[in-house]
Amino acid sequence: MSRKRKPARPGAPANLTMADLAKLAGVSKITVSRALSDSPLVNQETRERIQDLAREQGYKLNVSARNLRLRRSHTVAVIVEMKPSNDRTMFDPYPLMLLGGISQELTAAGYSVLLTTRQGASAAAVQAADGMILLGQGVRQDAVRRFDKLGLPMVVWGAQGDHDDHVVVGSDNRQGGRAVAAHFIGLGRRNPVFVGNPGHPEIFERLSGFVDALAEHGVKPLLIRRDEFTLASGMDAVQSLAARHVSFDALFACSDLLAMGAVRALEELGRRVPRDVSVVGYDDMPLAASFQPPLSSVRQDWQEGGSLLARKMLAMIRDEAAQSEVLPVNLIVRAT
Amino acid sequence: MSRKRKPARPGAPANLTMADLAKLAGVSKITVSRALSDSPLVNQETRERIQDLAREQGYKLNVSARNLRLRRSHTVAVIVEMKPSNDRTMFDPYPLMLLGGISQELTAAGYSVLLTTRQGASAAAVQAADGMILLGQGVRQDAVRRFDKLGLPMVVWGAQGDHDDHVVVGSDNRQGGRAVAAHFIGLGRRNPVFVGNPGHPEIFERLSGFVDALAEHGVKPLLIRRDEFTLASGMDAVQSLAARHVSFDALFACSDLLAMGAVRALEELGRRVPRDVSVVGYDDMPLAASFQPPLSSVRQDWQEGGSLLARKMLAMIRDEAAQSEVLPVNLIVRAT
DNA sequence: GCAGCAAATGATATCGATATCAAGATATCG
DNA sequence: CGATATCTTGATATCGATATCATTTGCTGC
Repeated sequence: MSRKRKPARPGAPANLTMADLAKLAGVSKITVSRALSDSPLVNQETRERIQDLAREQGYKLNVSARNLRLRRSHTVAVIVEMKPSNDRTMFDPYPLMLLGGISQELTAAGYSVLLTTRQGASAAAVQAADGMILLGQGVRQDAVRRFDKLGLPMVVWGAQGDHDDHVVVGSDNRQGGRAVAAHFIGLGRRNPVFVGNPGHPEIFERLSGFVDALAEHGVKPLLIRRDEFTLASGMDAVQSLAARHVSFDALFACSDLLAMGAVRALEELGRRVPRDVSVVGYDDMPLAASFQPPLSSVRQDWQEGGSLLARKMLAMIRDEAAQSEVLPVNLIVRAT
Repeated sequence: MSRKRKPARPGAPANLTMADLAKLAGVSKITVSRALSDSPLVNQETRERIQDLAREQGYKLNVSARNLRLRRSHTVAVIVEMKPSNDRTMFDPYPLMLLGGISQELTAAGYSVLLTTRQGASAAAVQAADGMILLGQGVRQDAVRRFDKLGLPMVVWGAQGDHDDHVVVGSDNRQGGRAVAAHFIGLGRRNPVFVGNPGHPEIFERLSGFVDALAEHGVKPLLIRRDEFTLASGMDAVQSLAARHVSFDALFACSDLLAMGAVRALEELGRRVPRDVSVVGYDDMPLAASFQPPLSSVRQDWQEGGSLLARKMLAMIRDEAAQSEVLPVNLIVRAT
């Protein structure tokens, strides 16, 4: 067949193949292949000559061909859970923060990040990935199992307990809860409240650490269940406490927005923060530091979390053993 | 060669190929290929038989092989700019909001999203993509040109002006500015201030629409340049205005955090919002609505923006003409 | 001078899918 | 009944890279 390779688009140059380079250089294509991958099997001089030629001809490797031959894709699928409530943005912001670390680490190792939602995860490209990283609060056992059937290396972000048979990376939510408890106890608080949704595994851990550490001092917190992570929901929580005439002197909210709402509502009720009530949030979002009053909060290291997820993934791909791991968190004490 | 195909991992099942299915079904592999792609060329009965067989055997298509044969990857690279300041999170939150729409739209069309940073964009996998979507505030002409050399279809998110020879999708920042101007004029404000960094193309557009619309009423705003998008920076802007004894009765900040900081600083200075000064922010972040007082803001539709980027991309991949397009924004008037 | 070895290169098969062209089977028509 | 059209299936080549095994050349040592 003598027909010219047709470019993908009219403007684009027809792609050179290794065979073309080989002809130009007067060698065989396998030599080109070796030269371009810096193999010591080819003479250094030849190697450089071919590399220069490739550069000046604008040669681009055909990744599909290489992947086919090598039976791997050098790609990791990152599967993000959609929030149940679809009306707002598709993504939760926090799982996405992990993407930074993931992307950096994988890119450095020569891997690419294929981003999908749970819905899209059945797509062919995901099955072609060398591994999967699952992100997002709602990662439940059943979903995980479904993905596990794909038979790919898999790492999950989240709370430990639920997924015993998988590699899980997550912040030490339990430690976060304990740290806040210690902080409250240190301040002499005896009637703390926890605001959040313990149905969520990670938040359950926070609560659980909080409760355990308090129990060591004979203190038992009150749980106010709130499912939303909004400022309004935080205000509402405090208002409902007030309406029930509950007395409390400390409040631990499982998100900064909840905490901020709580602070606002407390102010409206004429209660001073932190004089009357100590408040601690979670996540230490950028706004927390410049909130008035500056909000105390538990900080998770998303960047490091993402890196760690990626490193576990790479280890599994290389058939090395990988253990679940928990990342320390920091209680940042500010004005509240 | 009679050696068994070795599975990627010990636990994983060896992958079936079309040839294996063909043998099982007693047909040729091309028939399997046709059956699985619902080709009308094969007898309906045969087709269903093969599809059932594939399902029950857990057959998975080898995407690399298909991509190689078809000379396309069904993948779109999304290239996110890193913030110059690397110390915090890698990503700006806002470009990421576009990912929702992009991902939904592309997934629905059978494409995957390959996420990279500018640094990682030279990786082989990006070159294998069928197209590129560039996101991020700092998308400058030189960077764009560099990517353009890859010869792939490309769509850029951002301000129009700068990139005449590319398909650009973005919010109508100019309209946003005009809308705020009209709002201020309607309230009888005559001494407005703009806070932001007009060195950024999108913000320049906001300022420019703002200035133009005000000029029609003989009003000329004061520009306070602030590069950061933080609450502290917004407070600082107002404080510096106060220190210079500038009188103003309206403030348009190019981000919600700046606007919130401004409101706080105004309160501290004893000036009432909105009685003494009207304030409008930009982006309408979730917090804006529950801010005290609820913040007026200009809302961009990120979801739709992402969808549109993706649709343009798909059109270009199909060799259809694609035009730059500008999305309307909405001024949400609340208490400020 | 020749066995033996290392260095450099190449011929061929292969990864798993699909396009092309050919061909057998069946149906339709005059 | 033979010719033509239609339906269904298959043999083969191909996409572009790399692994394997073979081959050539030059060199060392005895």
